[in-house]
Amino acid sequence: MKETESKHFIQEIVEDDIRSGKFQGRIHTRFPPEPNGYLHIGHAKSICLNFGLAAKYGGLTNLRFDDTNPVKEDTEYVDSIKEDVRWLGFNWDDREYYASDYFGKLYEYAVKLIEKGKAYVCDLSQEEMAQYRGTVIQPGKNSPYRDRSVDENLNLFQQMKNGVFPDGAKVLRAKIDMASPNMLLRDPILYRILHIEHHRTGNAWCIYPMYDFAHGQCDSIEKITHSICTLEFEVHRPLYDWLIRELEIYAPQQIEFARLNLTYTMMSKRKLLELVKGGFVSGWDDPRMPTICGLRRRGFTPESLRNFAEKVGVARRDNVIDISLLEFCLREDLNKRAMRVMGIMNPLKVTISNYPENQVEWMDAVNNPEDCAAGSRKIPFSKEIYIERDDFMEDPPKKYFRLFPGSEVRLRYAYFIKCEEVLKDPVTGEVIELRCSYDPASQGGNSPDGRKVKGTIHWVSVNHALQAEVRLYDRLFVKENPEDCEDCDDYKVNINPDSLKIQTCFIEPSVKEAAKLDKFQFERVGYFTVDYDSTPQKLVFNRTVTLKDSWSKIAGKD
RNA sequence: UGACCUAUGGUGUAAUGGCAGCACAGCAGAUUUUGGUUCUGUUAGUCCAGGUUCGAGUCCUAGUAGGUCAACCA
Repeated sequence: MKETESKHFIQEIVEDDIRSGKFQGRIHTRFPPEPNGYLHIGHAKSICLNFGLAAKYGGLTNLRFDDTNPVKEDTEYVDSIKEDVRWLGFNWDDREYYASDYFGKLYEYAVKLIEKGKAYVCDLSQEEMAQYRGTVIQPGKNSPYRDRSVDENLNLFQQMKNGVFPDGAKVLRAKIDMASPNMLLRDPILYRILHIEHHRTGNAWCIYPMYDFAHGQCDSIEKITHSICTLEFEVHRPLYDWLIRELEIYAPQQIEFARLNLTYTMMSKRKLLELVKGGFVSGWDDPRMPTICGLRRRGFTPESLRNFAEKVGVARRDNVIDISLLEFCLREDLNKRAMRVMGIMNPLKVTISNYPENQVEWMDAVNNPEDCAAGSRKIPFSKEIYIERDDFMEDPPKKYFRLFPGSEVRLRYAYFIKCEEVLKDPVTGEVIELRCSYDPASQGGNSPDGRKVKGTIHWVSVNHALQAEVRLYDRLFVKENPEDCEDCDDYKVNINPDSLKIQTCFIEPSVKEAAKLDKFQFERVGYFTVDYDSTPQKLVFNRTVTLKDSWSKIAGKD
C-alpha cells in the first residue's frame, strides 16, 4: 500500500540540493540535441529524464539546440526534433534556445579568457597538435605558441573572427596542463575557423566554438541547475568546471547517467544513417527504426514510451534493456486504448451449409473489453466467411481446441459452428474450403443448452470484408547485439531478412473510416496502426506488435 | 600501458551499516466469448580476496571484469 517510491540517484541529488538551498531551491534542466539527425529512443530517455525531473520538482526545462558545428546541421533536423519532443508530450513554452544565439556572448567569454592569460591562439596543424598532445600514457608537451602575449592573442583572435585566416590555420586553445592525465585538459581547442554558412547565423561568423566551450557556458547563461548528460561526457566535467570557474560565471552542476541500450537494436546515429542511405529501410521513419518518428509510425504511443523510460531506471552502470520490456509497455498501453476489430491474415473459406442463402445478420461486438466507454459496433455475418488458416488443422495435436474435422468452435460474437466436411484441391491436396453447420440457437455465441466449446475464433464475412495491405514488421536484427559478428566487422550481416512481410488481409467493414495512426487490436493477432500511406481506397496497416501467444509455446513443445 | 567510472537473479533497478525487494522475461495454475487481459503461485542474485564492525550488497585495501578518454564532432 504505502509503496515508498524508490528514487534514482539524480532525484536524490536534486532533493539534496533543494534541501540545502544550493540553487535557491530552483530546478532548471535542458534537453540539448545537436540538430544533425533524428531523435531515437535513447534520446527519449533523456527527454523524459530532463522534462520529468523538472516537472516533478516544480522546475522548468529548456529545449536548446547545440548548433555549434554548421558542417553537419540543418533546420530540417530542428523541425523534426521539435515535433518529436512535442509528440512525446513535453512542453518547453517559449524556452527554445540555440547555442548560436549566444555566439556573441561566447566570443566575449573567449576574450576574457585570453585577457586572463588562460587562452592562446595556436598555429599548430592538426597533425602537429596530435603529436604535441601525447597519449593516454605519455604526457604531451607545450605548443610553441603557448606563450604568446595577451595582446598578440587578442589581436590574432580578432583577426580569426574577421576572416583573415583560412580554415584550419589557427585555433584558440585553453591554457591548462599538457601533462594532465585527462586528455581533455591538455590545452583543449575552444574555437576553430570554419568558413561555412550556418543554418541560423548565416555568414555572420567564420569562427565557431567547440562543444566544450559552448555547452557549459550556455548552461550557465540559461541558469541551468542540473546539466544532465550521458556517461561519455564524464571526462569533460573537469573542463566544464574549469571554464566556468575561470570565467567567473554562474555554475550549473553536470551529472552523468548511463545511456539506453536495447537488445536487437542499434542506436548509433552513423549506422542508422547507413541503414537509410543503403536502402535497408525506407527512411528515418521506417517502422523498424528506433527513431521516435519510426516508433510513432510503427504505432507506439507517447504514453508507452514515457512509461518505458520510467521503468528502465536511471543509473551510472552500462545497461542493455531487454526489448521485451519495451513490448510489455507497448501492449500494456495499447490494451487499454485500442479498438478491437476482426481481421483475417491468411484466409480459409468456410461455407455454413445450413445458413440461409443471402441472409445477413449484424452481430453486436464489444469495441474494447477493457473500456466500457468504448461501446460496441455491428459486424455482418453471412453464409460465406473467412477464418484464419491457422485455426483449422486436419490432424491436430493434443490441446488444439480450434477447428478440425468434427469439432465445434465459437465464431466470436456469432454462432457455434461444427466442421462437417473438408474440401481439397484435387491436385495439390491443399485444403481450400470447409463446410460447416451452425447452431441457430447459439446466436451471439452461447448455447441455451449450456454446451461449452473450448475454442473461439475470429472471422469475417466474405462479401462484406474490406481488403487491406498489412505490413508485418519484425525486429531489424537477428542478434541481440547487432554489432556482434564473428569473423567480420559488419553489423549488416545481422540484418533480419524477414523484418518486413507485406500481405493482404480481410477485415471487417467498421475500419473503413480509420484515420492515420489510429490504433486497433486485430483480435487474436496483434496491434495494428494505420500507416501514412493508407487511403480510403487502399487501407494500409502496420503491425505494431503481436499479441502474446501462449499457444505457439505449447505447440512448439511437441 | 595511465587516469577516471562501474560491478545485486537471464535483463533492468531498489535496499543511504540492520529481514536482499520490485518490474520484465521464464515456469506452474485459476479465470476468460481474444490460447489476449486479469489473478495466484514459483524458479533465480550481492564479481573475488582480505580488513573495519555486534552486524557489510553498502565502508576501507588489493585483485578481476566491463566501460570512457589520445576529432579543429557533439
